[in-house]
Amino acid sequence: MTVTEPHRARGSRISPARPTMDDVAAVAGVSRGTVSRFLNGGHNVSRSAREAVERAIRKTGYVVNQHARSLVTQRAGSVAFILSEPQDRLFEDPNFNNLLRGCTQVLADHDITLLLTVAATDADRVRIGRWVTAGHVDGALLISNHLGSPLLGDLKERGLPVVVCGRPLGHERDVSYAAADDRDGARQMVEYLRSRGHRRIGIVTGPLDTSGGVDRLDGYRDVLGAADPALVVSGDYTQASGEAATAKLLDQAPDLDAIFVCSDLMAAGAVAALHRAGRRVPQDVAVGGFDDSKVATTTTPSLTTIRQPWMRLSAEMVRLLLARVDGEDPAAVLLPTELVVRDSA
Amino acid sequence: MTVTEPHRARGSRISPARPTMDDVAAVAGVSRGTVSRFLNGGHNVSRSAREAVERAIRKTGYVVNQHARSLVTQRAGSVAFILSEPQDRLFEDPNFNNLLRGCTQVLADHDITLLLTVAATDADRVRIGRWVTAGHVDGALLISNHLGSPLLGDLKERGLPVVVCGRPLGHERDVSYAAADDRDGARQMVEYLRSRGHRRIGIVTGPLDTSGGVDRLDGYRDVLGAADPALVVSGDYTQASGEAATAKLLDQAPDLDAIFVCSDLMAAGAVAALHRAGRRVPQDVAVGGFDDSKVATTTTPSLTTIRQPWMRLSAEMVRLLLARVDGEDPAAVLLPTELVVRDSA
DNA sequence: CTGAAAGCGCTTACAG
DNA sequence: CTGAAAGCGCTTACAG
Repeated sequence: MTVTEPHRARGSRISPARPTMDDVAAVAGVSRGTVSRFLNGGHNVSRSAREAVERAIRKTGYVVNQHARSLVTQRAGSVAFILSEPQDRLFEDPNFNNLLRGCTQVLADHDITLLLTVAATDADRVRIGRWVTAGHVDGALLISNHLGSPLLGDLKERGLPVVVCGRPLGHERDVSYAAADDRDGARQMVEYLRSRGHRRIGIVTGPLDTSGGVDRLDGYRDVLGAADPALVVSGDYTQASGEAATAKLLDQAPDLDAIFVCSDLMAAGAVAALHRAGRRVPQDVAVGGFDDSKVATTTTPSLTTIRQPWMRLSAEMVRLLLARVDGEDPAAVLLPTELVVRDSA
Repeated sequence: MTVTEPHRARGSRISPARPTMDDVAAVAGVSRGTVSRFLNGGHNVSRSAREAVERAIRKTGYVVNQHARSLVTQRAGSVAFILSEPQDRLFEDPNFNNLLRGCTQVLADHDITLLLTVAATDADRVRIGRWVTAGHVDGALLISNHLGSPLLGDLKERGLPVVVCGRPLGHERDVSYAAADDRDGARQMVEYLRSRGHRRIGIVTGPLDTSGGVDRLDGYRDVLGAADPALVVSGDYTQASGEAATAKLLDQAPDLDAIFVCSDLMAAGAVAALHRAGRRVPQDVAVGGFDDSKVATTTTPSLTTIRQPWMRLSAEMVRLLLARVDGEDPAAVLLPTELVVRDSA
């Protein structure tokens, strides 16, 4: 039961030769196959062998070499969470936090690690595309896909399982996605605003190269028809853009009595702009948000908004991704949204 | 020049068999070794061979299998950025954003991918410890290390190159770290407050199980001696804690005329608490922050603070980590800080 | 400059 | 239940 320890120059002087499965097998007095079977579920391993292996692992401090394992299983055991946005957005927008938390949690249940990558620049996107397709991950969760961004096409072309958060404009048929029912959520909000007696209802949309942007605008139009163009302004989901868009709206349509702002963060900016213009919320102008994120409760007044089911969205995204990894065809999941009434409308 | 395409069940029906280096070699009419040499710098590859390989790679869509490569090179080509904090902190605290941006950028220059992992719970820490030591990464940047947290010890024990951001309490001799000179920064701020005529100077410290917590308090005491204990309160770097700590300070020492708040985010909370208590900043109570993060300029009044050299810190952390990966001994880098005067003091 | 060969550390039929 | 062996896709001396 001698453990041979040949001197292996490992490219690093600092760590002593890392124990391999052969070392464990030698210490345990069994074959490498038995150690491997123990590690992979313990089927077909006798009680005595199991105990010997357990002891040997403890003694040697063995940790599996994931590269060797992945080389044969063709599985990495991790997936990428790709945020294709300027890095600041990650930190400013609480929605990403919600999604990240949900996905991490659901993946952990499958013992899969989530790797967060921020693709802020085009150079990033290239490097990440290469990295992701080099086998490092089994698939990718693509957050915040913009029409015309080449990343999705790249990943798809290279055969990497992908699921997009939100409807992937132009790829609805061949890419899996999970989305909240943005259009219906928008309808609910606008109908609610009308039911409260508002008649001049403006909208601050999201970016119109994303499904959240176009679908919520469509929902608004479902209720109000092709409204006065002066009532429609676009933002980019940041608080600053909500503030600027609202100022513009007040300028174009000073008589408006309500605004549907397509994200809570932008709605916080809208409230600030209204205050600055001397309009009371909700007495002079009612404000409806979208997301039901943390900022909806910290804003004064608290925001009436549309709840997105973040946890379910996360769970569905993960489920769809793992299905793709297992070879299933793409699928889409649409989740209902819900009106949450607070103080702003 | 026939390329054999055996049916390989790859655990995934969706992607066609991924081309290997052998496929490229066959298409190019050279040996696998030549393809590999081309990929790794192109030394000892003739012009004609190089061109044939380039063509073959384009034709086959070849991408290196990182697991196979790492198995032989014993290098992963990526490092982990481990945030050992509740996930919300990542999103609330702009300092992490600064560090993340800096490290990503510097690593990209070395063609190394940064993998962000959030170790929010103990279960996370275990899973990440295992993942990180399974060879997925060449080393780890440990952000925000708390005294007594087992993660650092675990990683060190398993021989993973690590560099800590800030002084790793209890591990100063055997772990690399890069830190701003917290103690001197605190001294500069407190001396500045005194030079402005303030005499009852309170402090809201960071967590006292971190170097930023204890070192800044030490700097404060360097200038003021063992001040009135009623003037010393601790926070946890969140804005909410800064607000609460300040309220407590006002309660314990209503006559104070200045507060050194050990992070800008907490300082923003302090300003809010002072406003609520009817104290004007800086006329009634001057407020000094720490970090010079984004919030220092968005707070009203803007914050007089101590600038941390985030970009240099990031660069030094990466340099130290790569040195460790190359087998060098641990080293520490201390970077100077600088007073930035704005409106709050 | 080039190819043949050994080996990185695993998993998994296969035969017993 | 167990071991011997093949093979995953690369890199890198080595010999030419």
